[in-house]
Amino acid sequence: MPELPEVETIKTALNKSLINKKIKNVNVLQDKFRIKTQSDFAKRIENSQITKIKRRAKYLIIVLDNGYSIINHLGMSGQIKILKEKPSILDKHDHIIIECNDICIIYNDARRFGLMIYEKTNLLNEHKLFKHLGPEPFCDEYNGQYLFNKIKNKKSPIKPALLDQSIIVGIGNIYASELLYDAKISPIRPCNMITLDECNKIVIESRHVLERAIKAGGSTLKDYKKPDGSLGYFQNAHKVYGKENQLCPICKSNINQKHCIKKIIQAGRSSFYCSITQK
DNA sequence: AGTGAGGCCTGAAAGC
DNA sequence: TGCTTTCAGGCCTCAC
Repeated sequence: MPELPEVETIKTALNKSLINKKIKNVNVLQDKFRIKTQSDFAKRIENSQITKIKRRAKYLIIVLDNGYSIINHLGMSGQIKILKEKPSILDKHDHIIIECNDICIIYNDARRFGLMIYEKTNLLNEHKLFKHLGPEPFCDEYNGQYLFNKIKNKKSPIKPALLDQSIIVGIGNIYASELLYDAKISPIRPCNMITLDECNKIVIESRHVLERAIKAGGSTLKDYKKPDGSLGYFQNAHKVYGKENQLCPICKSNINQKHCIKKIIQAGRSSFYCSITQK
């Protein structure tokens, strides 16, 4: 599930409930993730106080007052649950439990493609997970000229390039399809055939699609503590993603239009697009 | 150097 | 119904 908007939503939720909380007890029931959780993870963070929660790309960073930070990534199937207290019966795949005085955070991840580790806060920027990352989609550095320079010599199609976190972070497989639809650019267009003008469009639409999702995710925050403790994820109203063989919203209004949204595989990932609307 | 395939895992859905 | 196969929204490593 998690792309940037989901992580941003969780960050907001955690910022409302975790600031200044003292970590009393930590249970690591599973340490085998994309990166192994350090064996002294619990010892390192217990008895520290949470200073702030940040996000970088799709990573959640919990900054502690003892010079360390917790780095968390949700992979494909990860969840952060916010509960009042540690439940007497844990769910399947509840892997790491972090208990504070009146709040309990649980990292649940069925496929274990995510991770939860600690790192010294002053070394975060040099961490191998962060070093290669490109700019955030909402920062000034990410603009049409930047994107144009980054991709002008690439011959790969544009869609896989948008998933490359060293070019731009936070865009996942769903939003890559959606933003290219909004920009009316075909996912199969080679990068070196994309004009500066089109790069501007891609930048604008990538921000739009993420903004909409964050806003909608934020609006579900009021009930982020559902009975089962799981966070309510934003169910995006996708225009092309998962809409194979349906008409796109623009073609729908054209009575003579018979072509449908196609599903193709690019670099091993599915892409959805309308060959009429997107050039 | 840049690119695509394979692999990490489990579970839901589709296929038989 | 029940077993098997396929597929999944991320990302890293490894060949070419």
